[in-house]
Amino acid sequence: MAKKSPKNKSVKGKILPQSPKGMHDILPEEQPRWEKIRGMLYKIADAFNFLRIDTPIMERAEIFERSGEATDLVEKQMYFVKTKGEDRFVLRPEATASIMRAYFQNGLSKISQPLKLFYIGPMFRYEQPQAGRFRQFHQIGFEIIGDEDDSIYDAQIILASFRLIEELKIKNLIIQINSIGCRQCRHAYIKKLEEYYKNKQDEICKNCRQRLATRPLRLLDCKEEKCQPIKMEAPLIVDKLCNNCKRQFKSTLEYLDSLSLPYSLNPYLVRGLDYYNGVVFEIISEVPELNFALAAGGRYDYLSEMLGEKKVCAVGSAVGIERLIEAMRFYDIPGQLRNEAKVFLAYIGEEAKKKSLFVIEELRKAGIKTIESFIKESLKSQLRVADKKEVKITLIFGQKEVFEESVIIRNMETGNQETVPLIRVVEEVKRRLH
RNA sequence: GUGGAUGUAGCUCAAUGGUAGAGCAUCGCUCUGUGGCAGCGAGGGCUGCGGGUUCAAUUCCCGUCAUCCACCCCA
Repeated sequence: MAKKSPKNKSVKGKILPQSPKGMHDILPEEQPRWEKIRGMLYKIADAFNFLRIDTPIMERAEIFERSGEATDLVEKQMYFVKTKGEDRFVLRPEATASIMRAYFQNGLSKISQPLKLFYIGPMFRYEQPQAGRFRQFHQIGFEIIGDEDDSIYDAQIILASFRLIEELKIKNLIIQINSIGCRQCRHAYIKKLEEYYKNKQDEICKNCRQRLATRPLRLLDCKEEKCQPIKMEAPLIVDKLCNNCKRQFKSTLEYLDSLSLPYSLNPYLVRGLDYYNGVVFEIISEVPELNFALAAGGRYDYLSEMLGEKKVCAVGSAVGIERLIEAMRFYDIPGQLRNEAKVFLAYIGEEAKKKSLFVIEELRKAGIKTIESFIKESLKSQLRVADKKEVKITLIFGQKEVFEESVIIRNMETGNQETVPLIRVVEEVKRRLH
């Protein structure tokens, strides 16, 4: 995301510590887009009646280990945190498992269902940074838990995620959607897939041979050219779904149709985590420059059992905030506009400086944002700052004005100046701002 | 974990085996209580870090760290 490459600063031969690889400072100039995304999230979450939940950024490792045994995410990408005790803590690589944990721990399973939750916060994955990928990154998520496996909730999750991105004005959005079936039909399908690939081992790429051994569903992800013809002929999971899964998938698509959401069936779409089943989706902005999913999610009816609790059906999605920002930059979408100050206070001399915070306070109490530059001593340089900040009015407050208990109001456009009594400064400024 | 590119001022980027430059930005002066424009000037760099070759390295070589890109994987 950062276009520049930070340098190691040397101070007398010593290297100033840098932020960890793949973890970045979010500087003031980048904040407006973050602010816009947060604002849009709160708006969407409120409209769809999702309630906010925050979980700790650390969890016991087993929470994630149980939810994704065979995935890279838990096998090699977790940050373990060293503590004094024996506990094995990790920085969370995702939030869904944490939320399911919180759901049971806090008795949320006992209140009226389904529970619609959202979160926003940092996630941590130890991997090689690259476009749209960082070691510390931020996700927004929507989760609906305890929904009795009703596909209207799949549709609602997709809808909320889609609207969040769409209303940020990110263009060319399309929902890639697929079903990866339930335990039964997926198991049967994987067997078929393995059989199909088994006698083609010599024709496929190195990665695919590995996938065949460990995570056969991932075979469908391969982009290697020589694997494509084989992939094309491979059995598709959509053709092997059981009746229930087929019905769920069809029903979800019907909801999307009725909402006129743009989607594209992608029979090769699978998920990174083990707990997913049924409908899975990704939302992408379909341009070559944005080569990553902005949001992804699906149903996870098995997660609660993997954590050792009773079965609770659920569906959710996660949105990558840095990826949204990358897309906003690509489409030149500005961030949240700042509340720019219209008034600048310039002081001349120590006496005026001493009283200037008081004057600014009077204006602040009246809702008038006033800026200053106390570091500059000359009136000239203070006016230069005022000019650069494009304020409408500069208050000039010098020795003479302190003595007279007055202040000069300068119109920065015309250069006209008037002296008014200090006690009337708020109303005089107000009048001129309208 | 694998491969490629890159690293020089706050930013964008030049240059050269022999004392490191521009534009923008910052600050100052012209103008001692009055901005924009203009002119003039200043500050700011152990050329990412460490080592090697060399009389001499920012330049060549090696290592390392970081960034970017691709793979793996993923939001």
